[in-house]
Amino acid sequence: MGDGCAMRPVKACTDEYCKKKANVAVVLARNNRLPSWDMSEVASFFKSAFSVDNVIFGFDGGELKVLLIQRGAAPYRGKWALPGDLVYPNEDLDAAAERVLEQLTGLRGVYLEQVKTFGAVNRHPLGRVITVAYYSLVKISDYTVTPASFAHSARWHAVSKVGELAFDHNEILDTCLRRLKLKVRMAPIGFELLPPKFTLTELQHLYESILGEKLDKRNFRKKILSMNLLHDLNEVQEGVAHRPARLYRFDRQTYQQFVAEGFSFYL
Amino acid sequence: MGDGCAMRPVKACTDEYCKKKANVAVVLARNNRLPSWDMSEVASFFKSAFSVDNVIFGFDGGELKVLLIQRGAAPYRGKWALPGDLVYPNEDLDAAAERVLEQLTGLRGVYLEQVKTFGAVNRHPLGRVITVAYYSLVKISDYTVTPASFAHSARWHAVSKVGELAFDHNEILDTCLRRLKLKVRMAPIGFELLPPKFTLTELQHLYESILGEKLDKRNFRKKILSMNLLHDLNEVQEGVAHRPARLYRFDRQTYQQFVAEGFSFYL
DNA sequence: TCAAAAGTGTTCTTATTACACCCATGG
DNA sequence: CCATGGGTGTAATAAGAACACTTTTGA
Repeated sequence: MGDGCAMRPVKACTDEYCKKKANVAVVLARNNRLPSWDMSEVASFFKSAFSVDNVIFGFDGGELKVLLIQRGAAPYRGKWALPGDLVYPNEDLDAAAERVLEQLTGLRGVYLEQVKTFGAVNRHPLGRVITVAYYSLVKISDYTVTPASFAHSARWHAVSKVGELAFDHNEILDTCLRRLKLKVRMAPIGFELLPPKFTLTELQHLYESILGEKLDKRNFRKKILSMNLLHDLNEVQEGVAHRPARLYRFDRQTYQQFVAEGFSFYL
Repeated sequence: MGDGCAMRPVKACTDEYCKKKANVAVVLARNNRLPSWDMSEVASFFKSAFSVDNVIFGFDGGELKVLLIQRGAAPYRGKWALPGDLVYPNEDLDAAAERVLEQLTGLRGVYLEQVKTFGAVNRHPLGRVITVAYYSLVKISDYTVTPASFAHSARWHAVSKVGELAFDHNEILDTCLRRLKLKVRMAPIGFELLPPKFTLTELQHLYESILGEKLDKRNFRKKILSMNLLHDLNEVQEGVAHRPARLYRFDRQTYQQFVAEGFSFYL
């Protein structure tokens, strides 16, 4: 899992051998001749696969979390890894990322963004696998069980406490987190991580944990409310041992309308 | 060229057939069993390839340009396309993008950034090819001839006047241009498109043509000079039929130093 | 009555915008 | 002497940063 492990180990491939092979393919490409090659010959050029890996972010207990799986097979048996899979031959790339997410969480239609493709030759010990990294944002409250899935086990980890992962997954996680930090200020995607009803303090803590910095309470509230994107529900928290906070929801419709009028979110 | 054309057409692949194949691979991945499969069986799962496509931007005559090649082979024979190639089996992804650039322009060590991977099943008429899109920024003055390369012909096109391209290359170009628009305000990469010595007006026109909007001359100069990233060469233009402008160069060292001190470029 | 988090405005500083005229040069 | 683009400053406005106390609730 996590990464395509399906190919047998690629034989050490000298530069000359591979370049020659590749050049044959290039010539083919140029001329579009399609000679009937012996499949085992061609196969070495195509002995490669692509996978998707999905950094699934959640927010709970004031902390940003990431959903990791524990590998049940070599390589990296027992290590924590990002959920991922090979892309099916008849499957669009984005669909593969959605499938990985759904198999693991049962969730569909969540926020999903492609980030970067990792294609170092030796990133996978068993062969050439390039992987396309996505991140998605889920409401942890919506996530119930791990349905019968490919994962040996799956668990939320605080992003700040993730240890050493399989493959180049630490690098992938870092890259996705950096992207999220950028994106969360440029688009109102933070709400994807919160339940439909939330307090301003929850929202602020969400931003603080993603951006990794403290924000001024009054300035934060002033700014976010001045955008008129939050609908005050005239409800308050219940069962808290202090003054209960007002509940808001993100007004998606108004946002779409503002965008159409040229507004752009910036925090 | 541009996209990998090396594979023979993939037989129409029913959902059931492919899913089954894919699931076999997934099981393999899980268990890491490596049965000795008949290569022609495995091949259908691996009948896919990855390529890189490179949006090479240049700036000349006050306009943003993109270097396109004309396809000499089907599919899309005669159409303009982005330069690209299949990735060699022993080649890192970034290296493939650098190679494509160097084969076409002879240039090395230029600014290159990965943008997005395009992986729709039917984006390539001859088979499953996912392509990783990069853009690079070159100084057109450094670009001399098209060295013996895969391209039938290559030419700079004004970005605003690019017509219909092969494959999904219009979408790739648009995506890279959008990314460039973002990035050029967040990092001092605009200079990559200018010769080492340039005038402030040239720099302003560069930004205007990338961002697609007019900027105020005085405000632009005030802002850019206040960053202290430009070194005034105490030289002026020669051979112009008007008051000659002062020449500047971008001070890369100072920039690195400022970054280390926490400065971040923003325009 | 205490603890804990909610809620609320003002001042200061900094960045952004808008705007018009004289200058140096080559033809 | 004219056409062309080069070069310059100030005032008004808007955005961002800093900052401390009162309120409401449950225990």
